[in-house]
Amino acid sequence: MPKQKITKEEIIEIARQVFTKKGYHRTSMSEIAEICGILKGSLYHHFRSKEDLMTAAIDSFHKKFKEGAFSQVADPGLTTQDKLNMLINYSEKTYLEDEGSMMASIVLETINVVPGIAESIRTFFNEWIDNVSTILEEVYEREGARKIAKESIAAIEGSVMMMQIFKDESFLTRVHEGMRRRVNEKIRSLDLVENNK
Amino acid sequence: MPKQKITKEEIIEIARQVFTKKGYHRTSMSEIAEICGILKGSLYHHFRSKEDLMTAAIDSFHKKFKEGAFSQVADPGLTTQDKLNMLINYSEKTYLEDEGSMMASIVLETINVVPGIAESIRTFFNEWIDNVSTILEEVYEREGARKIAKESIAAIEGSVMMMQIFKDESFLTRVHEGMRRRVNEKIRSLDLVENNK
Amino acid sequence: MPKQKITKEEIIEIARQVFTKKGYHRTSMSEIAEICGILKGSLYHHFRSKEDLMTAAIDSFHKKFKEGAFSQVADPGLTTQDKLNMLINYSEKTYLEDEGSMMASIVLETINVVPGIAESIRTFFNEWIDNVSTILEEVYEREGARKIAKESIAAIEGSVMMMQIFKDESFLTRVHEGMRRRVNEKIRSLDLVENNK
Amino acid sequence: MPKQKITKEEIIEIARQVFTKKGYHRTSMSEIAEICGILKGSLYHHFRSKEDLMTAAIDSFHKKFKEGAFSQVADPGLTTQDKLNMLINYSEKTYLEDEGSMMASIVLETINVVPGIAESIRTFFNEWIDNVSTILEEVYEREGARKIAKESIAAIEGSVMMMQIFKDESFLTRVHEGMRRRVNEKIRSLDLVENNK
DNA sequence: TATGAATGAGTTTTCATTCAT
DNA sequence: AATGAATGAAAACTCATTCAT
Repeated sequence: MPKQKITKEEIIEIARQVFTKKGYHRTSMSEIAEICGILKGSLYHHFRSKEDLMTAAIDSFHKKFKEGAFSQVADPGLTTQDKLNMLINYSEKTYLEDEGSMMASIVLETINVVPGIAESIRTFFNEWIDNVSTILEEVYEREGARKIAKESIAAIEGSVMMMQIFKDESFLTRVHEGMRRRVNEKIRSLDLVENNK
Repeated sequence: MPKQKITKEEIIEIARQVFTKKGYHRTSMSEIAEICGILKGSLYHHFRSKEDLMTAAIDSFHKKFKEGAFSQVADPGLTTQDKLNMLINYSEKTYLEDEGSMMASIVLETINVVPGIAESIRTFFNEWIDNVSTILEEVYEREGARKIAKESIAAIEGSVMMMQIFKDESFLTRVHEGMRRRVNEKIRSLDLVENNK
Repeated sequence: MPKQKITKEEIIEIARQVFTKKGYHRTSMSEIAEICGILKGSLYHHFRSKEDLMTAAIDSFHKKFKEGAFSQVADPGLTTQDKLNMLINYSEKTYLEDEGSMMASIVLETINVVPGIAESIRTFFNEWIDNVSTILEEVYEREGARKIAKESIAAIEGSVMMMQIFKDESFLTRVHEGMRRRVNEKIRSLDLVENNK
Repeated sequence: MPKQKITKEEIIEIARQVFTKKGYHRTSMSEIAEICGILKGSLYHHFRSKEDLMTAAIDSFHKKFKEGAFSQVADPGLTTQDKLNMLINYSEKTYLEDEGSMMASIVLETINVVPGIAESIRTFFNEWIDNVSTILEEVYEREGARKIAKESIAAIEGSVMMMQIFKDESFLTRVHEGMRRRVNEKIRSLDLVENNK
């Protein structure tokens, strides 16, 4: 009696959430299946393996991030500050909703152990760095922009971790504030130079 | 063969390294035992459970950090910059040698899943924050010092994570540079104010 | 090989027999699995834990006793003696076939050690006492009936134990005879009183 | 530094109590050692094996019973009732203090599994039966006396079990009362016959 | 005698995965 | 597609026992 009880996308979304909360190894396939309302065996109709499911979860996260944020970085109608705010707001919303970072959880558990996944994660972070960098290049020179982008994203991931330890969201919000302030100041100083001419 | 093959301290040190590299759940007791050159059952002579062993590893890490770095923060013979450098050098050395942060790995794997450990981790980070804060209070007011301390430590942990993803140590060294520069600039600005009086 | 090799009921029946013969702690899950012709891991598909399996065995024993004996105690077509005989025959058959009492084994091994089980066992014995009591109330007053019921069931369990020690079934059969005789005499004495009126 | 911390007799007494409470398999050598205040390894100086320790516990129980009760059955200065009372009081005290019967616990756990022990237990019960029988022969004929003795001891063991299930000592005390009453009535009836001559 | 480290076989339990229906 | 029984390898943990000091 084959009747679709749940779509592949819904399973991925559930898996993403559980992986984020409990980590890769502490999450069992039967647990995901149970939350999905199907049986363990049925999961294997959609995904060949747990690794496959996790890769799908990473890709889906990446895709959502792309559509929700990265895609708008090229928008010529937005100011530098608008674009940065948009990116920051998107990631803040995501990390607060998920109460953690799936990428961070999975990286540390799998990086030395499940090599196939490392690449997906690297791809995601590279693209994030590229996007922040692109925005920053509007006010910084190329090298500096990239450095700040890397630094900022590392700071975000670190603060998400601290947020989990201390159950205190201000770690994350403060990093984001710092990023905004830094760029605002830079822009003001550039404007000053401009006006002084 | 009853005679002591390995000390409790040596076991803890090995466990700490393996936990850091492979994460908590991917590390099995038999694996640790094997590296120690003893049998799985013998591990349980020294530690009642895996959680117990990990707690010992965390505490040992904490203790080493305390002895190697925190203890010198109160030294009146050192300048603010010396103390900060000392702390930074110690953590940089530790994280580069271990090729990662045990605390970060364990936090993300266990925080929502093995509650007993959360407290040990919180204690460590609180103490670290306190020590950086104490140093910074020499040049910042209290509230600001604490904020910067929290921000810095979050940034360090985040950069250690990125370091593992990209196999690129510059994430970590650059955060440390940033911390040094920031404080140096602050001190210079304070000196300027002093001299202008 | 996915298809059903053995039903849950069959597993319970096997477990019941093995638990009765070897006791709870001397019986391992792999042993039960082996007799069932499945793997240890497959047992856990049907039962969450050893305790769960044992509870199922107790409940199944209880249910059989209920269906085979307790259910007929309310039958108005039977004389007091018939009902008592029916109950006695049923328990005698059960205990001789099993060569022991699962309840007794499990009680003594688990009562101070696996608290979850105590309740199931208490429930069974309470119901047994109630049933014997109900029959006896036809010839004794309420209080006395209950006392004799408790005494009799204790005597049965003790005799099953002695039966195992001495490999001598007469311990059990003699207790049953004693119960029958006692009631018969009582009835005769009541009839005498009746006739003398 | 060999200094006697605890005597062999004290260890046996402790083992006897723990075996009674928790059963044979649920009692570990380290647990007994811990209560004794010595280390597990040291237990093996006194006893070659767990089975050896348990056999010692059984023998010690048997010996105490012998000295405390059986030895007085031959006392010509006591009446039948006195002797029976003495035996009953002794066993009642023992079973209530121990909150259970070691023999019963161990029988059911080991009878089909550790054959060496079965013999010790049979010997104890045989001797107990013999002693009760000897007393009863003063008022019953030989065969009848033995039957009642067996019946009574089975009833005692069963009631000790029920006492553990229901945490209700009256199971045991009532069996003992029943034994006393039965013999008193028999004696009274014999006296009647005597007087009627 | 007592210690305590080590053993090794055993226990319960978990879990990703397979597959016939 | 979904089921659910079965697998088998591996996990954490237990414990009676040994033995050099």
